[in-house]
Amino acid sequence: MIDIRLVRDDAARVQAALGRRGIDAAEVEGLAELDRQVRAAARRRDDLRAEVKALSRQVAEARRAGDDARAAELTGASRAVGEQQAAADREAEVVAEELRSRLLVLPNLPAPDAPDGLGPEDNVVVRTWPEVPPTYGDAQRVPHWEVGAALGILDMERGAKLSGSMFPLYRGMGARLLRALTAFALDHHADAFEEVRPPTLVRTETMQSTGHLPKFVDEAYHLERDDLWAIPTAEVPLTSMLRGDLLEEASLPVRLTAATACFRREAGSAGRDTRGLLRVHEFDKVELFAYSTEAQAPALLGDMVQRAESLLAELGLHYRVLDLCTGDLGLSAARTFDLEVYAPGVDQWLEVSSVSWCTDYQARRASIRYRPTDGGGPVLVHTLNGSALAWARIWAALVETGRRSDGSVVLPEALAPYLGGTTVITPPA
RNA sequence: GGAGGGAUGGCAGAGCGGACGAAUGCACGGCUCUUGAAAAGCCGCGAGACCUCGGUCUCCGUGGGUUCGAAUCCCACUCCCUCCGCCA
Repeated sequence: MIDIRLVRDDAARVQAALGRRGIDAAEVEGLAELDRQVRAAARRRDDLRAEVKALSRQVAEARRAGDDARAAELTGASRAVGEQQAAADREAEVVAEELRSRLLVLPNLPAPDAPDGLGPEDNVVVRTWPEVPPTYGDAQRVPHWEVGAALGILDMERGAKLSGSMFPLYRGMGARLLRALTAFALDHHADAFEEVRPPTLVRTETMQSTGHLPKFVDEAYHLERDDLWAIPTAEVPLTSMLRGDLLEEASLPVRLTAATACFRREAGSAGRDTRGLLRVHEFDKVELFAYSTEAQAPALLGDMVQRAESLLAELGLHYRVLDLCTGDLGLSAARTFDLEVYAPGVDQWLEVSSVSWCTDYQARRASIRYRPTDGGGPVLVHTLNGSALAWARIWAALVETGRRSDGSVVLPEALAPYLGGTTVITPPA
């Protein structure tokens, strides 16, 4: 969530910034008004509370002095004020809760240099690689679900038999390819990012820190019996790894990478992209994550985008980088770059990475701070996250891009060490 | 799953109804001594909110309760540790 003091001290600035995301100025004005009520109520409660404490101290003094009559009198007075205080307490709690819940669903302020826009159509393509688009032959114009079925490496039917549609089942070299991609990416980031394997089932508080709850309940799988949530991305456990911690500035940035399964109900997109691997309920992903100071954040954002890009380049995929406009930013993000690969078989650009800078929006919910080396008070960290990369769609793009006229698929040389030396998948005899 | 023990500041750890936001140690910051460093000594040092900048309030795992007054007593929950059982 954003800092309520920003609303209080400079509502105009918040209105301008959130206006770029399509938030009505009246919403911000409403928050400012609520904030005034919260502070007034807290003040009333605190004053009464101070009175109770003062009277209680006098009770103790009277007792020590052996003046029981005086003590009884003060006890009665304190009880009366205590009742008022309890009422003021409840009032203050009600308005504070109202403010908190409104603040919880209010999005982050966009970075000044994020492009303006209302929706996906306004995102800015900042570069495409290779600059001259490759040409594709007829052999590559076959959708990956057909290629996968013909080669026996993707079995959507049996996946559906086990779990329903949009739960892929990979076989043979198809499964091995996923394992290779994960190892390839983790090794790629090992120079600067600590490898982590977090749990994939998490508590409600953990989902709240990232902003995935309460706003996106319908998107997440929930295990009712144990009240645990299946993570939609490793960003969720990684953000909460240091929840509540007070770090030393010298330990920043903390950089983490994790390979996990990701689970998404895709409730809002029923019927769209339902074929093959374009949109699935479960997929594997390697995530990059960083906790940093405000000053370190821009360079880290650039580095994380660069890491995702270099993986795509090494995989020989045709990709483009999008600077997301204010209208398409996620709830927690101030700035986001999406990476899309071109999949010739389905003739579509597929989002395979999203690298975001969340400023202190998530850290405020999760209370993650550092003590500055110059001796000042604790400061909230900035969080950054990005996929590098999400494999289901990469798998699709690789299989379509690598397909040859005899039906076999050639995979990039970079993966050879992870595929037991082979880079060719041939049809079953 | 069963039986016990525990959760207090950045860390360790005392306190178990009244001047306790909390002893002490470590860590950290400043100073003295020293050619410099170490050692020693002195001083300072939790976090958050509000604010008339003097103060007020909140926070001792979480949520309830008892009380004039709760870190301290009661109840529930969560987590951690030890032992037993089960298990990849």
